[in-house]
Amino acid sequence: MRTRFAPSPTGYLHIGGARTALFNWLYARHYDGVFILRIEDTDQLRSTEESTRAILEAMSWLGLNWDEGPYFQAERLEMYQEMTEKLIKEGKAYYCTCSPEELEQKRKQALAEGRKPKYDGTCRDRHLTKTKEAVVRFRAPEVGITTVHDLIKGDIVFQNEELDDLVIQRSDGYPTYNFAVVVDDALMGITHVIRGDDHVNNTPRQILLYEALGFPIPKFAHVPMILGPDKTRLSKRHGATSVMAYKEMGYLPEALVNYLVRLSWSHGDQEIFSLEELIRYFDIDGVGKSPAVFNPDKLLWLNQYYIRHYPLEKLVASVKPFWEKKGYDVSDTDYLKKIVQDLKPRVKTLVEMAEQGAFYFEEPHYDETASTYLTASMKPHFRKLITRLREWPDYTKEGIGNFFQSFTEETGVKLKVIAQPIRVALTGKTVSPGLDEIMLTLGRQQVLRRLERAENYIDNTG
RNA sequence: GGUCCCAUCGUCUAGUGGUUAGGACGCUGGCCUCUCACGCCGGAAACAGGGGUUCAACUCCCCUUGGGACUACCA
Repeated sequence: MRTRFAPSPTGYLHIGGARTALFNWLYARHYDGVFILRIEDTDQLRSTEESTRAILEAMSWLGLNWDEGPYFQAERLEMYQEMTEKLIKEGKAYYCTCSPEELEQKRKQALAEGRKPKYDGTCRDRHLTKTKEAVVRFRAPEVGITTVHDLIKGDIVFQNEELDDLVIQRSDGYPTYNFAVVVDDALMGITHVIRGDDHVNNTPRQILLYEALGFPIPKFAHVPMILGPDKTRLSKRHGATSVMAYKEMGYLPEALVNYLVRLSWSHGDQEIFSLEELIRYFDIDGVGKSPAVFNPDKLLWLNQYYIRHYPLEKLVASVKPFWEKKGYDVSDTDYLKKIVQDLKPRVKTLVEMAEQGAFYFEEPHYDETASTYLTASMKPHFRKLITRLREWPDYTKEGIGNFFQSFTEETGVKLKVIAQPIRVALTGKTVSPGLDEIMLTLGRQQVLRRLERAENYIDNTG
């Protein structure tokens, strides 16, 4: 069992491609097969090395490791040419010298007259020989039917007369997509072609090519598209579609994988899947036929879930770069761990974590909202708090709990009254992790220092 | 225009002839509570329409409607 993911390096790995890759990867892992990565760079104009790098990076980030490749089609030109010549020799392909302009003209005219715009066969029987401008066309059958046995959609029947003589080799000597895929998939022994269903209409042509070349036909599985909220194919105008953009926005790869796998695939009512479970459960029969709308909210929910359940060390390593970027000192890993521990149940992304954790790294700035909590009436409470806290013997989570209990009992001040002002004094914000958590993480010295700062602030503004 | 695909809550989906049509996100009421989250309990929310087939259709067939993809010397 061999599957492949074959992106063209004309941009970043996008959400749709990632899911296709994921399905291929999971299928191969499930059946203990081989997953191959092939870069389809036959379009010299649009392909870039930069894109190839970006795609490989995104694959790695998602954890989709490949067993073979990456193969590059641009390095396999002789193979395609060899196959092309074989077809010509056998009369199954021919040279065509129709110019792109002519063809475009005919296409427009056909469309205007309400006819189907297909190649009219001008060069089909001219027995031309190779010239500089010539392309090679496949001599497609004009009658009969071609059936695609799709693992997801069932049998799809095409009338061969609908298909025309497609170009298999361009004038620059490069193969076209439909030809290169067939040659590669056949030569690489791909047994299952799992791809987006935007390829269904290409499939009969490819099957014809397999037959002409004498290759066995693989199994096809056409996965429904991922759509934007407006139900059109997901694209940049719907927001972030690049996999790496999600990394930058603070998403965990496991969350994205879990989200993507559930688009058009399901396993009963289960929503959360570990990688092991995915490999165990994934199969084509769980894949649905209808397209799926990309829902950022659900991805966010999953991300939050994964943040909450991530191993602490891994989570620290994941947020660290975000704090580093903000210029904070991230050298104390133990401190980082404590911060992450405080923050992890209350954020949806790593970016949020980085932002909400800012006060752990720099002393708070008291803004206008803060000032409504740091009022003169709080001053005596702060004073007592500072004095008592300085001498409180047990500075642990439990000890801090006891501290507040005894403090409120002895002073008669309700915790509810002083909690927010303390929070604001320590963090500059009205929203933060629990008081005991931040106090413990910040440490007694820092807490006392910030309480004093708040006191001064009250003095200076009151 | 032609070819092909698709159709259960707003969204992701379960369902495979007989169910009070289930779960999840989001929304929402409540509980918990030092804020925010988390967690827990509850709620609103769907079988596109019309014909068949059948004792019985969300489930099978056909049509309509709606949506999508493809229609290149792009992939």
